[in-house]
Amino acid sequence: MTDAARPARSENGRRDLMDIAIDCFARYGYQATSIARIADSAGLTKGAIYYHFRDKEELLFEAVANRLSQFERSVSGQILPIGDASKALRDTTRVCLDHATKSNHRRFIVTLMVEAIDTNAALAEQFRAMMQRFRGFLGEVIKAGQGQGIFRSDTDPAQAAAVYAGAVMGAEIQYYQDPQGFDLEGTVNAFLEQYLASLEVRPGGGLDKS
Amino acid sequence: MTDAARPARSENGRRDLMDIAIDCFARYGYQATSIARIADSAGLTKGAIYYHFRDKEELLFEAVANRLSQFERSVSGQILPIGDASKALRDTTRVCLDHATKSNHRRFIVTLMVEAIDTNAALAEQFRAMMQRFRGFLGEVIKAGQGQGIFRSDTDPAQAAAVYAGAVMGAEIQYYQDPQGFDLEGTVNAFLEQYLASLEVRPGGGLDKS
Amino acid sequence: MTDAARPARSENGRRDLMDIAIDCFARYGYQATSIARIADSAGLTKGAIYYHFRDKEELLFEAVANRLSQFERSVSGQILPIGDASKALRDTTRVCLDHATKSNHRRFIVTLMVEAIDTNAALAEQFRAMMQRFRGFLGEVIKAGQGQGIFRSDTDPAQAAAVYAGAVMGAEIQYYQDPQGFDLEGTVNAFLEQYLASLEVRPGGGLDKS
Amino acid sequence: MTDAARPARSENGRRDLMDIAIDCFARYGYQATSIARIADSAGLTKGAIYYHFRDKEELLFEAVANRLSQFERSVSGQILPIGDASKALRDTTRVCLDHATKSNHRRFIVTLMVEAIDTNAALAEQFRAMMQRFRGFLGEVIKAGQGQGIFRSDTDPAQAAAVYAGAVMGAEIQYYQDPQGFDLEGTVNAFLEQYLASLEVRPGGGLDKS
DNA sequence: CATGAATGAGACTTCATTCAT
DNA sequence: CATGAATGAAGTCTCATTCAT
Repeated sequence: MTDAARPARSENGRRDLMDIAIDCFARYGYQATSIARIADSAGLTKGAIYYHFRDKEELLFEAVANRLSQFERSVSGQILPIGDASKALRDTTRVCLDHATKSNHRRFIVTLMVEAIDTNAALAEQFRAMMQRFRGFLGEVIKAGQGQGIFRSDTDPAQAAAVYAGAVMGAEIQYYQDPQGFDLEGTVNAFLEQYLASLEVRPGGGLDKS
Repeated sequence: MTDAARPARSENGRRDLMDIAIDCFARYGYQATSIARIADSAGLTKGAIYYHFRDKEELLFEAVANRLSQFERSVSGQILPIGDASKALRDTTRVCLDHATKSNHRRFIVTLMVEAIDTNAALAEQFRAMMQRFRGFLGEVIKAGQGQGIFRSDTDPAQAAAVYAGAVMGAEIQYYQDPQGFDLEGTVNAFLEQYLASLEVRPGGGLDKS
Repeated sequence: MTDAARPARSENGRRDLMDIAIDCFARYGYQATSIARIADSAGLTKGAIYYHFRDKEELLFEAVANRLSQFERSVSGQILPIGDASKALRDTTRVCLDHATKSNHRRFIVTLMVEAIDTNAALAEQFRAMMQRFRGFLGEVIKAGQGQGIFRSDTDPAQAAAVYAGAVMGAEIQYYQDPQGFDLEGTVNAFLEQYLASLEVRPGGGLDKS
Repeated sequence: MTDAARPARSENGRRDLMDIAIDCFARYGYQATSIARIADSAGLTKGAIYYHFRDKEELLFEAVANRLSQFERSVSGQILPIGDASKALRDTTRVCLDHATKSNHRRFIVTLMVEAIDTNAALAEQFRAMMQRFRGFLGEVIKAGQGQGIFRSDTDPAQAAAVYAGAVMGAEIQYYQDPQGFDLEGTVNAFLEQYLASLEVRPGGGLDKS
């Protein structure tokens, strides 16, 4: 116990700093967040930050990695035991909506992800991998639904995953662009219903493909 | 003659500058594009830019406005006469795919749009308006389809427009992020079929609502 | 005249800055001279320096190049029309001694030259070329003396040039290291007499080699 | 036993640190050698260095003192018993050439010595003393030669020592600056012959003075 | 003895912007 | 119209040094 706590304690400074940094980045944007600002928020001096991170870019990278793994833990923690595939997709959607509306971290991550495409190769790679994991997770859910017989088997799970990921992210961006005027929840839910309807075995006419 | 040519030249200088500026902004992002870089690219000095534009923000704003109106003209020119609503959506999709894959313009616009969210209010407003116009156009198409009796009338056109815009943009972003690994065309087409199926009056059972 | 003056005028800021910078470097050393100090000495702001020079290293490099060419002009200007080769060597020695004792620029240059060997490749190359030119010049003087029949012809001019250059520089360094305790003039003159004696056709015993 | 071993270990730590430090100083120069770099090279942390040395300057000073005394022991061990003064000078020259070409130690010492002139008074003093000892040694050799009647007695031994020390060091520096292009051995030997000729009682005509 | 964490001062550099010519 | 020169504020980063544990 004491033994196990030591290494955790030693990494705490770094952890805390990453959390504080992500907060600042999310509030003011990456460029507009100076090291001095982060240091102030942490109650430290600039030098302390450079003790823990090589430069501002490493701080960003690590902070994003940290936040991303929190996201993913939070998603998979709430959903993983897939009972009903439809429900899993609904739950996933709910979690995404929560994240998108209840803190600005997700907004920062999503906008940063787009900016990074042309701007920061290492970060872009990190986001690419994250999106692949997310689509992979969705694909598994859909495959599970097909196994359970509740989703049509003539759907390509990978493609369906890409459609879902894109629709949710695209809705989010419209929302971040116009939080007042854009109805995120309505849009995402409308998509979800249409999406599930297209996945599910048709109730009326009978059998899918075969 | 000489006198009449002057203002034209002047306007040309301004216009050239905007074109060059937008290229730089698109290539390097807004923050990473310094006035010096634009001046270099234009073969002028920084002072010359300040003759044409009050400050960097005005240059960016005007340059984006200029490029956006070019872009929208080019898009609407290819789609406008709506005969069949379904076909109009298919055409729109095709144009979006073309722009996304065959040149960098659209990618630049999307990237800049997202970056602007956090860094430049006036610019963000401009992009917000553009997205509204796009959704407005889609809404009109859907309404037309409802008027033609080929789309279900219990669909909210505005919400459906938002779903479509988001799904296409979200797919694009996944593609920009991973041009090699992501199947943009397959994803967008899969979405489109599912989307049209959910919009169209059901072929089998008959009436809308059920 | 007016025409010729223009480009000179435009380069004046740069020239002045280089002169001021060399002064500062010579007084405080390169590392201990901050850009702020140079800017202050010049009555400008730091930014102005970065308008003229990419970075501190370029400023050093250019300033050294500038100072070096002044040195060389001053040496060759005072000596070039080689009448008597012995006198040319005596004059060269006098000029070196003057430079070494009457300003700290030469001291800075010589010490910097040694430091640069392990530290700054571009600068080292510049110094290498300068020393080659200096030895080349000495070699020419010696050849001239051989042509005039006053120097023995069995001496390798290049090697003799290297001996001279080293002896003078080595004496200088001992002087810079201990300006109070080291008799630069006596040492260099003692060397010079012995050096000339070894170069000159022996007065007594008669013929050199042949 | 355990008690007695402690201080030894402590002294070893100090000594190891000095060796490592001198290597770093030699390789990168004084200014470019940070405490962090030394600590890394030693596999310790910065704090450990401050346990052994009050500050960076003390570390440098002690390290140089340590290395210098090693070096001087090694040199004087190879030369000391002066039989023939001429031979002693030839031996000294050979040892200098060996050290200059077969290891980096001497080069490092010369480089550091010059850097210290402008950057570190205490260190400069130490090097000043070393050069004085070296000239003192040479002076003794020359005086011995005068006593033996093989060197002219109208030569000032101190001045002759300064000439020798300078010529050898100056040749070395030209060699360090251009190891490929500069013929160190030829230059030093050419100097040595001319130097001995000027010191030795003239073989032909007989008496010193003339 | 040694470490890990932190400080604080100061360095270099960038950049939007201004203005006389 | 355009340039060259300059400003000034702000930002990133380095490094010798300290200290509790």
